[in-house]
Amino acid sequence: MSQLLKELNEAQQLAVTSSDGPVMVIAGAGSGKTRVLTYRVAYLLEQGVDPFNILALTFTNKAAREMKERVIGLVGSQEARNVWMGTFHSIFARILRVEGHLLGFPSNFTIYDTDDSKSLIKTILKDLSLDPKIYVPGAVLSRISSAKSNLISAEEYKANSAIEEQDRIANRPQTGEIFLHYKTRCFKAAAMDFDDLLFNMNLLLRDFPEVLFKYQQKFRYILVDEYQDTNFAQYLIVKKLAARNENICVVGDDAQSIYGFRGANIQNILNFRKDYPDAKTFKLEQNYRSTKMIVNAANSIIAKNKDQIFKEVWTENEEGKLIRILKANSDTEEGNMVANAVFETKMNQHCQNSDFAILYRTNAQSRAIEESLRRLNIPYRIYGGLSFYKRKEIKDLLAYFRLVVNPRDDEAFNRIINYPARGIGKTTLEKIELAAGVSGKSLFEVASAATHYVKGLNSGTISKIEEFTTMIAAFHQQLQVLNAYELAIKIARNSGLLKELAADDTDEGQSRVQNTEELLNAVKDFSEKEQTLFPDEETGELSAAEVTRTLDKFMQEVALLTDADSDDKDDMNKVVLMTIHAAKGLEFPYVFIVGLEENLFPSVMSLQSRADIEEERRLFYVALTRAEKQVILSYAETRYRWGNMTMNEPSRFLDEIEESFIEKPARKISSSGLTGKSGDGLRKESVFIKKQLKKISTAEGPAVQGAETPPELIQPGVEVEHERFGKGKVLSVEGSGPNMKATVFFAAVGQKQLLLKFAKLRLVN
DNA sequence: GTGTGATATCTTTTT
DNA sequence: GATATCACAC
Repeated sequence: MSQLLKELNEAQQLAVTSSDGPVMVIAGAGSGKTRVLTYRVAYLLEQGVDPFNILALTFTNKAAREMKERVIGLVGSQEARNVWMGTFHSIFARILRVEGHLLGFPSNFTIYDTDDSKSLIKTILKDLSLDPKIYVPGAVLSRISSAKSNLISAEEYKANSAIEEQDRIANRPQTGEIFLHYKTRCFKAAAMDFDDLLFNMNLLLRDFPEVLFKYQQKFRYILVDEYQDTNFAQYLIVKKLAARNENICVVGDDAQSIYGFRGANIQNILNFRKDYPDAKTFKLEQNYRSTKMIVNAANSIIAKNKDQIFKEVWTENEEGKLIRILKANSDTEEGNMVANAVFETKMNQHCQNSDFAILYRTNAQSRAIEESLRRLNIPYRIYGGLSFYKRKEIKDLLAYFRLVVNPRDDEAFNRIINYPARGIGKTTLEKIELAAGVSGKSLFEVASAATHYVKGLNSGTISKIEEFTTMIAAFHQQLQVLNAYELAIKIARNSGLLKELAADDTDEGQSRVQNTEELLNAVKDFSEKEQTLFPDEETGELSAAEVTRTLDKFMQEVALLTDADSDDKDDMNKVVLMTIHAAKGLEFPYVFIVGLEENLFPSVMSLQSRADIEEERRLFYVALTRAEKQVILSYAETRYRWGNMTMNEPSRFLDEIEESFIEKPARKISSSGLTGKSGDGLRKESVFIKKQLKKISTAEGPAVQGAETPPELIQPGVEVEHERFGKGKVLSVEGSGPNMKATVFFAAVGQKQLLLKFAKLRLVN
């Protein structure tokens, strides 16, 4: 270890070796934060601390995995595997599986994801006869979620007049009622959502002193990564667990706090020294990742924020290249410019595809970029977006697993009761729902004794329901008999799911089959993994108890996985596309940040308050500091958003970068000699171009060859041409604005109704 | 009860 | 342009 300590600078060494007492490490971007955390764990182990006494909490699975791997690299897997290292959610889920019975939860409780939660809220709205247009499920859920993040229970929420007032103003006075129902329903279904994992963990520590004591004893050393992103619920759990030994080390960077929308409270890190007056604070300010250019440009940005802990990030790295700004006139062109730049850089600098990352504010932006990369045959890989576990076919199969593991899981029941179609439709389901509400039983329970609970079913329907419930019950009985894979494959076959998927021989259908197979393979891997020794919770001792790798164990592991970054070998050398949020903690030689436009980045949603704008700015800071060698920024003056073309001004963040770090914009588009002079020229120039564009579209309009005709010019009687349907004559036009439609008679295909927004019609002479 | 097509709404960001 | 929901025909 003494050898290893040499690999650290002075501040890092101190942060690693101050093992006892509270420690806060303020780690600037690229200053070796993960390194400090991993070395600290290794150091503790070397000092003779038992791995079972160490708890290391991270935010993402990715971060947890990386930390684990690095610790293994330092001390070997023998020691490292027994350290409790994982995300807040996964660690607390693990504890709740053991202790949850105290709160009335079985150990096989289900974890609801956001979709489950939303669909549950929809059901509740139906029960309460509330309008889902007013009580938008997503909005209601986020209200409930932020209450729970702040440890406000459903009962407290309902009783709180200030909250009630807010909900009344928001025109959703019944939110408290929904919250109560939601809570009750989850409990009945033996389910917890993401926030419940934190909320219930707090209940456990608050109401059961012996449990608190036990885990205080156990976790003698606690480390928290990304402390600036903790919400109140997380903060309090950590505080309670650490209260006894106060061997707590938090690492974070207030400048990189980007999860405020999820309830993260930047004050948690700003107040650390108030919570622990004798805390030692270390600042890591030397950046080892990026060039001087990047570090300084990023500093010039973050300096605009008011709320922050003072620090000065610096680097000894080379000067580096100026930041480039690419200006495109459309999102398509932006994609092309970025793809071309990747291509050229690859040629000139002889680097790998994996040296490039393209970062954006919203997932929706990936499409244009993808198309351009494909055109140039540049392999890429997308993180997030529609991740593996969010795909329909995967969720379907998992829903079967879920119901088999926990028959009370109503959301799983709803999902699969009639998929594949087995003649149990809406009306039948409503009857079951109703009976379940009356009897207080779960849907599955009611369905299992349908004749007893549900009135007015015909015999055909009853036998269909019975067939389904006996099938699930049979699977359930084999849960502890078969290993995970044996049971999983049985479920996939006997349920008819595989047959259903195989019947679809389109490309998409085939890929669904492949995805399902991939999931089954993952179950297989899990089943065949060497028997891990499970530690005894009381003593931390490894017991060699026979643990079959059963399906419920698999579901516990898989429940909190969201990204399927299965680190495939053939996935390695690819350009990476992801949101900036997803990029946190990662680094790449070349980083593109695209879509730097007002209303996109910073997002429209953030323009209201200073605090939100500051969060967007921190997000930009995070994006910039992912880069090692060079940053390329881009924006498009027009972009398709929700089906419509929109005009955009360049982002204010472009103006905020000190000019001396920016390569002078290449002359483009405007031939009139009005290209940006300097300083705020960017903004002015774009206004000018906007005017020009407007002029062109109204004055010359339809004369532009090959271009789409503005909908206003489509009138009854005129001849038009459609991309696919060919020439035709407009019969009638109705509606206005984005809803304008036309009835057209095409020579080739006959009469069609077209939504002009999409139809791309052209006038023919 | 099922399947098809029109239609409304949608977009932050994640465990 | 995609996806959840709705209306309508079988």
